[in-house]
Amino acid sequence: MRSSQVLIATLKETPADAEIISHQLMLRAGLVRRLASGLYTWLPMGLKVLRKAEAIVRQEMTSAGAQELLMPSIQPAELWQKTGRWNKYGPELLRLKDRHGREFCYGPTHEEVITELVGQEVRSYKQLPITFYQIQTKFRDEIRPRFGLMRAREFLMKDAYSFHLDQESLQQTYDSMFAAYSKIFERMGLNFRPVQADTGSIGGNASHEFHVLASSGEDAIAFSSQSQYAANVELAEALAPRGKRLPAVAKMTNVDTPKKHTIDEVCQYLDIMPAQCIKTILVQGSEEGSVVALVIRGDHEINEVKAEKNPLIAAPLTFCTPEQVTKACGASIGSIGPVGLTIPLLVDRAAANIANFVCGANQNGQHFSGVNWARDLPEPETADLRNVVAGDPSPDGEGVLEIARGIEVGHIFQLGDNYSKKLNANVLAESGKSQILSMGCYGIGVSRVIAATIEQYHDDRGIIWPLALAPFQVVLVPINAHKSIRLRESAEALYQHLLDAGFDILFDDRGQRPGVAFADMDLIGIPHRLILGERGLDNGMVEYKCRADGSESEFSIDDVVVQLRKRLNI
RNA sequence: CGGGGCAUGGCGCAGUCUGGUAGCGCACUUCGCUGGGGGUGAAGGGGUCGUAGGUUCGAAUCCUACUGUUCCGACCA
Repeated sequence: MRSSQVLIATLKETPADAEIISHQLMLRAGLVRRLASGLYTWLPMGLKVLRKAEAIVRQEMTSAGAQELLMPSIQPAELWQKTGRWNKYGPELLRLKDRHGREFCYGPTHEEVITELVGQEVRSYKQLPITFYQIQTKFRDEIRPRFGLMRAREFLMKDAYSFHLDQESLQQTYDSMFAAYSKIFERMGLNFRPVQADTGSIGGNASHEFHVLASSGEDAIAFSSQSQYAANVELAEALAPRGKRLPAVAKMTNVDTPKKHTIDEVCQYLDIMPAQCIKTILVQGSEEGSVVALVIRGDHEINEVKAEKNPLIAAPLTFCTPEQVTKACGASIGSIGPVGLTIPLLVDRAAANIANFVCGANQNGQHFSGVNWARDLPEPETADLRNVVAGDPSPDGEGVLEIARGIEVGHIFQLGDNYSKKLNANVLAESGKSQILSMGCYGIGVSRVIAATIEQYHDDRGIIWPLALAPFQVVLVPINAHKSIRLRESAEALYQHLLDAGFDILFDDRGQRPGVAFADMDLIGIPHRLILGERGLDNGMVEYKCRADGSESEFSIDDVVVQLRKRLNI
C-alpha cells in the first residue's frame, strides 16, 4: 500500500488526557481517536493491526474446531430476565428501549443469546460437542473507563461458547481452548502467562485467565519460582505458616495510643513492625444486619474475593458503617481488636500464628500489646483471608511465590449448566431422554490485546510491533525521489517487486523529508525498513534497518527478497 | 458515587487574578531555498473562548447553573 493513500495521522505532541504509554502511542501513531469517554474510532492504520489480531484468533479458533457466527450487539431484555441477569448485572449494563417501549440492552456478553440459539437449533447428542465463536463489539458501561483502549466502554471481543453432554467433554474442549489461547498469544509474540482464576459470580468448576505481563497491568498475579503454578492473586491460596507459634511470653498490657489509627501510625508510635500487629476489620455478615470480624496480620491485605466466599460473610464484601462498628465493639475504626468481641471472629492463618502481638483494645485511643491466642482470647477459627505476598510458599508446595502485574487479555471458564438450565437448552441424549447441556465460555479482548502489546513493546521513539501484529511488515522509504526520475522509477519497481513477492509492504511515497518519514515510521512501529537513495542506487544497493534492535545493513537490490525473507523468518 | 483539575483554531498551551473585543508553538495552504533523523524564509487560512443565564457601557476574564472531560478514591481499621 502507498502511504499517500493511507491516513498517516501521527502527532508530534502527546495529547494531554492520555496517561499510560499504550494510550499515548495509539493516539500519536494515529491508530485511534477518542469520540467520547471510553469510545474510540479505529483509524485505518489501527484497524490494520486489529484485523491482524482478529485473523490470528480466527485461524486458531477454526483449527480448534470452533465455528464462527455473528450475534446481534443489541439483545432483548426478556432473555436477560430469564437468566436473572437483567437485575443482577447492575449499571454496567446499558439498557435501552425501542420505539415501542420494549426493553433491550447493548450486549456486554452473549451467553444468553448463544444458549437460546443452541437450545433451539441443536437437538441431538450426535451434534455435540459443538463450539461457536464470534468477534463482536461489546459495551460495558464501566464505572470509570480509563487507560484508553485498555478499559474502554465499547471494545472488540472474541467470545466462544461450547456445549456438552458431560463434564469430560467439557474438559476436553476447555483443554483445547487453553491450548488455542496459548498458541494465539505465542503467535502474537507476547510475553504472557495463563493463571488460575476466580470464576467470579458466574460460578463453575475451572477458570483460567491469560495475562500479558506489564508493569502497568491492573491485576496482580502470583507464580511459583520453581513450578508451573500461577494464579491470580485474587485466588492464590495463602498457606498456613509452617513454623509453630512462638511461646506466649509477654504480658498483655493496655497502652495509650492517642489518635493513632492506622497500622503505620501505631507501629511508628510503639516502635514495632506491622507484622507484630493484627488488624481487625468489621464486615457485613451473611445474615441480615449481622457483623463479622476479620483478623489479619498488620502487614497483610484482605482478599475480598476469598472473604466473600466464606458462608458467614455477605457477598459482595461490604465494610461496616461507622455506626455498626461502634455498636459491635464500643470503639471506632482504628481501635478495634479481637479481645472480648462477642461477634463471630474469622482469623487469617498468618494472624493466628503470631504471638505477643499488638491489637486494638476496643476503646478509642487504646491498644493492647503482648496479646496471645489461647491465653488472652480463645484459640481462633482460622481461614484464608489475605492476599498472598512475594515470598509466601507456593500453594503446590514447590518454591515460593513471586508477584507480577498482568493485563488480562483472555479468560476461559467452565460454566456448567447455569445458563442452559435457565434457558432450557437441552438435547436428546443417547438414552432417549432430554438432557441439559453443560457449557464453557472463552473470551479474548481483541482491542485490549493491541493496547497490551504496545505496553510490552515500545521505546522512546514509538511502538515496536511484533511482526504478526504490525500494520505492515516492511516500509520502503525512497529518499529525495523528487530530485531523480531514476530513483523514482527504481523505487516504484522495487515496491512492485516486493508486492509481487508477497510482502505486506508500505511504500512511503509522501515525499516527506527523510527525518519526517523516519520519525513517522518509527512511531508507527513498522518492524522492517528499507531505504532507497541515490547513493545506494548507484551501487545497486538498498539499505535496511530493523525497528526492534536498530541494526542496519545494506544489500543488493537483486537480493532484497531473499534478504527480507530471512529477516522476516519466512 | 465522593473529592480535585481542566474546557480558548486539528494538537499542545498562554491570556482569566486586575473586564476594553484573542495570542504563541506545532500542524495546514501557496511560493522560494533546502533535502539521509521532525530544515528554513515569506505570505496566508482557520477560533460561537464548552452551553445557558446574569452583572456591566463593555465579559475568554466576574457571578450562577448545567454539560463534557480527566485524575484520585471507593482496601479503611
